[in-house]
Amino acid sequence: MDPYEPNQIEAKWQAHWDKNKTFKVETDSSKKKFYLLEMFPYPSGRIHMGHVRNYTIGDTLARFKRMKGFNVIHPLGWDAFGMPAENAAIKNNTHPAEWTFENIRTMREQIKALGLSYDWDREIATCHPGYYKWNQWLFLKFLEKGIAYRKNSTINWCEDCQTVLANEQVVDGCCWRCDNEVLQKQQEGWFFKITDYADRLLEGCKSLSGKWPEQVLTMQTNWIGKSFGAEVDFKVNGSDQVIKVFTTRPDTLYGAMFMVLAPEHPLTFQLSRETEQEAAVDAFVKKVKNQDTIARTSETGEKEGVFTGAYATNPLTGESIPVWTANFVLMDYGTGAIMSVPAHDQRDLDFARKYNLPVRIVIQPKDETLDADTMTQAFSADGAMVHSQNFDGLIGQEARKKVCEYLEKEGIGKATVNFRLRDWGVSRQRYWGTPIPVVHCDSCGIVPVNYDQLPVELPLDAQLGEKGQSPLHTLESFYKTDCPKCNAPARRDTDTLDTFICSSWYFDRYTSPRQEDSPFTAKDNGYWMPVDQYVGGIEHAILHLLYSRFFNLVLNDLGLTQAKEPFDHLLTQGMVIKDGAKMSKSKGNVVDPDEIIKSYGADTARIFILFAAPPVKDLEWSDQGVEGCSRFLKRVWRIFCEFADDVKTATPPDENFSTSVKELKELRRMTHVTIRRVTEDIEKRMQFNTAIAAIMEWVNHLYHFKEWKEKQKALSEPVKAVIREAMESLILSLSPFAPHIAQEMAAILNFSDALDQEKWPIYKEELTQTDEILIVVQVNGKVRQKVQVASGISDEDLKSLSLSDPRIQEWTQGKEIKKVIIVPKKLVNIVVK
RNA sequence: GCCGGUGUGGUGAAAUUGGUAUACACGCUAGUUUUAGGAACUAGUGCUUUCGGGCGUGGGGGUUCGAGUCCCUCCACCGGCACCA
Repeated sequence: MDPYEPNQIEAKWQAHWDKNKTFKVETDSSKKKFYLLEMFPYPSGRIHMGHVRNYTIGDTLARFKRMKGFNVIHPLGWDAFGMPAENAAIKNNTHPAEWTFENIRTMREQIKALGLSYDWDREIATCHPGYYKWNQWLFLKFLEKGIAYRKNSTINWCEDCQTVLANEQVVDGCCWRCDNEVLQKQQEGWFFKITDYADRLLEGCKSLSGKWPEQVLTMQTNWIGKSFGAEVDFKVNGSDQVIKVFTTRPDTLYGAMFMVLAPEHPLTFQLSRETEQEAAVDAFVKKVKNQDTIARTSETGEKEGVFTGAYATNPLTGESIPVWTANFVLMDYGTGAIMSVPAHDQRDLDFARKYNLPVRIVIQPKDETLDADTMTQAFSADGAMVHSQNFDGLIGQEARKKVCEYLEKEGIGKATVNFRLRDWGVSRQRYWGTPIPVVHCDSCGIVPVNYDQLPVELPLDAQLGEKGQSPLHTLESFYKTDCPKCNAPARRDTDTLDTFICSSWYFDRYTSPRQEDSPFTAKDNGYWMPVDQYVGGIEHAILHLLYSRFFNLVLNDLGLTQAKEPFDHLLTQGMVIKDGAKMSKSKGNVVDPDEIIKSYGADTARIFILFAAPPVKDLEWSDQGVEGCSRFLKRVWRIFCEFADDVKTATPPDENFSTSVKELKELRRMTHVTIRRVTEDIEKRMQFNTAIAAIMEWVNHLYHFKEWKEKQKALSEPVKAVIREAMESLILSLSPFAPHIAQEMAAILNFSDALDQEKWPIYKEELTQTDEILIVVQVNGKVRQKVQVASGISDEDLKSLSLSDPRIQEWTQGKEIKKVIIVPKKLVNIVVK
């Protein structure tokens, strides 16, 4: 018997797969397709355990689906633009391109060493002109459709990264990448109108329910933040200006005692001119602008404001109310102005108390009386309207509807919806990204580059600035061009596109990865899309997954794609942790995948990662656990070698096979039960840990069977047939998890040289049955006896058998039997008193 | 504060439809084998016990013949959102 030598076996089969392009697939409408995708990696240098987990989960599913007869597309590529390349280039005095391609080479080798079943002919790198050309092409389409537009606005600026960030990329007021504080700046740039798609993105969330993790859908729903309410116009006294506010509580309109404008609101400046408040307002606005973002937007931040000197009229009461400006009102939500109803909104109440503004109760709670003079907690739940003239008595939804109808009739407002979602800012003042394909012309303005001039290539001879400033802004050979319209000298846009654009449609490109005249063909895309199963980390719950859904909708509208959603099913895997913390260099708890593969082999690494925890949960790394999985594969190998010679020429039992030998029946039962368990665990539950546990139990059983086998003088044909069936099934059911060892065993048995083309084993229901079953007998819900009975036993027989059991009688003696509950094939519960 | 998730042996975890709680693995204990160590194999391993049993899934309560699973309530931890009008 040869010892199990994973490194040798794995290198052999990996070379075989590579050479034969085993996992290459083609569009073929006669076959059922399955698109399995893992989130493509950023080529940061070396793979880490998070990658290993991600790809192992995906690969297991891909291999399983292939054996289930699907035409499985399983591609991999590189999210290759982005800042780390620039930082590393400055640090190591190299070029981002060189650094990136070197990393790709390293990581590709590491990934191949895991034995992942990728179609490498579809590999893409987003920094390749063949890819980013289509980013530019799509940008121009977006521009034509009015989805890409330019505006001057307050943007998030990261000083450290020297670039603008999208709202989604600001986490707790800090940069998502470098954790530095984000500043607010006025700057012009390109935006994508994702807000136009807010409703459709929201509807999509509903359709994905049950197929995506609820958590992700909730996060996206909250991020989009749709709220229903009303827009109401308040006339400014002594002026024809109108302050428009958004409120979700039009039923509290009679309680609006003052108004508050955002400091950035144009009326804040205008209304305070030539009043005694002018100087105070200017000072306040200046102060707020200098306040940092975190303090400004945190709930604990002190609410501060000043009176603008102006008054407006409450359109329903006709009263004059003061107009204030305050730091807690944000310019980019709603209209940048609010009506304040202190009795029914906590912020307004806090503010009113601080500045001695009046409070009026206009909503009456059911079983509570409110006192406007002393209340410290605003009543913000629904209740009956009071002090509201004709509306008195109306409650909640109904009340809001009636008020809106009235506002509309009077022409002073209307029911409306408002979103929290902002448009996506896509300009980046960086070098290592997709050049934006437009030209700025003094006479023609913004002019798109002609399609036949694409790609606008990123110059590779650029010298990076010391502090990371993009060289494009000063590189004459790049920016100097002629206007495509009037031919006058003009300047290219020197910003690059947010790298999230690359990842928003890369899954579409995989369907036609080398297409030269379009981003992808309708035929390929129509066949392969949507992605049937997407696997990745939850950290992209909003960013990448929302952007991709948005892109897909725009591509739908452009007639380029058909799939309503890009990712039909999503699995978000948990983190890999060690000693209770996420693996990180700073914590010194990193386990290098290469070393694990070197000492145990890829199959062991794969089995451990799948066995230690279900995919959605965090996985605690354990060296002893790895050791255990290695032991398991050695056990598999040994028991296989034990039987291999006996069954090299045998064939599994046919339809007419039957045996009365107990051990053979039991082995067949184990075989078929295990196939059922493994199939259902993968297919229905995506729980690989229990699937592997089932195989382990089966292997343990094979060791018991071996003891029986060794006692036989010679092996009869039926014995060989049953063992052969077990060995073939073991190979097949193990192959998605540990493909190399499975393939090696298959070859030794002359069973198969290409397990990916073999059919997944099918269990026979009748073979999973036992002749005898174990019945639990309870008295008053407590287990008192266990009995072996024939599996066909009738309820009546089971009942009398249980009642006459001596041990049961000890518990029922002298007691009245109230009821006997029988759960077929499982349990009897005797209720006594 | 709001929303979501999690809580089961010494450890990672099972329990799929309300029906034997702790499968599988790690660790530990003992045995076989071995010059020894390691490896391998076998058996055992929730707590407690007067050996009948009793207790046990974060705490308390409820529904039920029967609850890890359903309901209420509280606690702890994790994640998301957080002045969003």
